[in-house]
Amino acid sequence: MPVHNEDIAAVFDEIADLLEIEGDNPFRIRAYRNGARTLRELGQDVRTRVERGDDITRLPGIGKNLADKIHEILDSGHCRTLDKLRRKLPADLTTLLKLPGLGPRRVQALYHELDIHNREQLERAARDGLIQRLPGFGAKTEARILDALQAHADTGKRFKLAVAARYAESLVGYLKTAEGVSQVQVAGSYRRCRETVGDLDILVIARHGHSVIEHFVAYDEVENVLSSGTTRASVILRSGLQVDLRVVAKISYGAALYYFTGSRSHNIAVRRIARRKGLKINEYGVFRGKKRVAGKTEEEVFASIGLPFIPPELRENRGEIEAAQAGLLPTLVENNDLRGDLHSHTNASDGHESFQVMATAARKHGLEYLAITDHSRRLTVAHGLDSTRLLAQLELIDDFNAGDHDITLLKGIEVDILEDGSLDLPDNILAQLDLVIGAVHSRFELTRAKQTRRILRAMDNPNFTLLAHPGGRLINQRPPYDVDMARIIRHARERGCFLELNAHPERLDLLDTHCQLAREEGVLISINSDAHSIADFDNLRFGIGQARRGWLEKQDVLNTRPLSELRKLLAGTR
DNA sequence: GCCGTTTTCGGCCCGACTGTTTTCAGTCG
Repeated sequence: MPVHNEDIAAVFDEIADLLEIEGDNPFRIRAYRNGARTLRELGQDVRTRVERGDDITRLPGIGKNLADKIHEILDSGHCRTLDKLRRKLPADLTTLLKLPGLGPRRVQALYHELDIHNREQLERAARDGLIQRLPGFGAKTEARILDALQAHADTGKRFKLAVAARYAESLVGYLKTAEGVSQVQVAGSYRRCRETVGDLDILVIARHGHSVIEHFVAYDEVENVLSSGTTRASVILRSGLQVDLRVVAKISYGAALYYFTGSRSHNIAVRRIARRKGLKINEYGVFRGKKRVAGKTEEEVFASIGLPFIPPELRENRGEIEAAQAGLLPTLVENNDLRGDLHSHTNASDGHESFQVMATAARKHGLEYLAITDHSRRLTVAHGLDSTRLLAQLELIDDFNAGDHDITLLKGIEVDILEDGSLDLPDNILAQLDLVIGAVHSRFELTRAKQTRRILRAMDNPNFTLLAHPGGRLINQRPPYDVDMARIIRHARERGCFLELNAHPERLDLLDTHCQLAREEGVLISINSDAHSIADFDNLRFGIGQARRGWLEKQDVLNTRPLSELRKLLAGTR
C-alpha cells in the first residue's frame, strides 16, 4: 500500500486528537500537529526523501521521535502509538471534535460522564436533555449541538477563489458605506491567493467598532450570526460562506493586516523570531514590554524584526522567512508583466466567439499577442479540428495578421495526447504551427507509471511546445491524475519545452509547489487563460496569484516576453 | 515532542467571544 504524506499527517492528527481528549501535555500535542503540517506542506513525498537517505529530522517540527514514527508508518502502514491510543479510547470519539462548540475538554466530559462516543449517541442524549445537566454545559450548548448534528455540519467546505472573490467584492463595497469606515481589506487565505478559501477574513479601520459591526450583521446576504462583539463578528452568508470581520484602529492596521493574513504557520514562525528578540507581536502591534514599537503598516512590522516585506502569497512558512533573512526573496511576477496569452479557444471548437472577437478582447486586456489554440479532432464533444479545418483556420489567421491590428495572433492547437503518448494530428500539420499545446483529456485513471510515460513521450515529439494543465485536476471536482510531476518537470528541462499554469479558476494547474520546482529546474511557465469567452481573460489574475504563490518571477514566465523574444523561444523548442 | 546566535533544560503564539459562571474555562481562529 502506498503511503502518502497525507496518510502520515492524518495519523499524527489523530494521535493529537486522542491525546488532547486524554488531557495530555498540550505542547506534546502541538508537536504532533506541527509534524502533520510539515508533512502536508512538504510538496514532495517524504518516502522519496527517506529512500534517498535524507535525514528527515532536519525538517521543521520533526525530531527523532516523529521521524521514527514516519519510518514505522512507511515500513508497516501502522503506528503503534496510535494503535495503543485507539485501544484506550473509542476511535469514533474524534469525530465529535469536528462539531462546533465541542473541543477536547467537553468531548472528554461527554465520554466519561455519559459514555458518549459517536454522533448517534450524542444526538440521543441531547434530545433527552442529558447534555445540559453536565457541568460546564448548558441549554444553549445542547441546542447548538443538536443544530449542528441536524445540519449535517458540512464543515470544511472550501470555496474556489474566484467564487469567493465575487462575494468578497460586493461585501467590501457594502462595508465601505458604513459610517466612520476609512479602509476595508480582505485578509486571510483570500489575500494569499490560495486556490480555495474556507472563509473570508475582512479587516476594517474605524474609530468605533460597534456601528461597523451592526452594519455588517445587517448585510442582506447574512443568514446566521455566529458571534458579534465590539471588535469582531462572524456570520454565515446564504451561500454558506463564513465571514469574519475585525475592526481595528488606524495605528494597529499593519499589525492586524499582517496577523489576519496568515498563514498560521508563517505567523507562528515569525512570532518565534520576535520572541527571541524580546518582542511580542499581536494584532495590535509589535511591543517591547508595554511599549509599542511598530504596527501601523506591515512593512513596519517586518522591519521591527529585521525582515524585508514578504508578499502575502509567500507567507506559508515554506522557506520565505529564511529567504527574507538571507536577502533572497524573489521579485514576484505581477499582473501587468504579461504580454500575451498562449491558450485560447474560438467557436471553431468549444469557444463562444470568433478569433477576431477574442483578439479584440485580449487587446483590451492589455495583451500584445494571443495564441489561438482550439481543440484537436479527437475531442469530438468540443468539435475538435481535423487537419483540413485547422489549415483553413491558419489561412484566416495569416490574413488577420496581415491586416492593421495592434495585436498579433499566433497559430496553435491544443492537441490531445493519446493514450500511447502520440499526438492527435500528423507531424507535418503540427510543424506548420507557431506552437503546439499538448493536453491529456482522456484515460485519467492510468497508473502513475503509464500516465507519466504517456506524457514524457508526447513531450518528445519535436513539435511539442507546452504541456497544458499538467496535473489535470478540477478543484473540488476531480483529483489530479497520478503522475510523477518531478520527473515531468525534469524532462521538460532536458527536452527544452515549457509547462502551462492554467489560470482557469477551476484548474489553477500547475500547483504552486510544482511552480517552485519548475523554477528551481529553470523550466519556463506560461500563464494562460484557456479562455473560451471574452470574459475569461480576467482569469489571468488568478493565474498570476498562483504563480506568485509558486515564487515565480517575471523572467520565469514565458509570456512576459515581448513577441520577438517569444518567437525565438518557441522556435528553440524544435 | 521539538528546539537552541542568551538555553541540552525549560521554554513553547496570542487574544476575542460565548456560555456558564460570579471570576473563568473552553473554544476558535
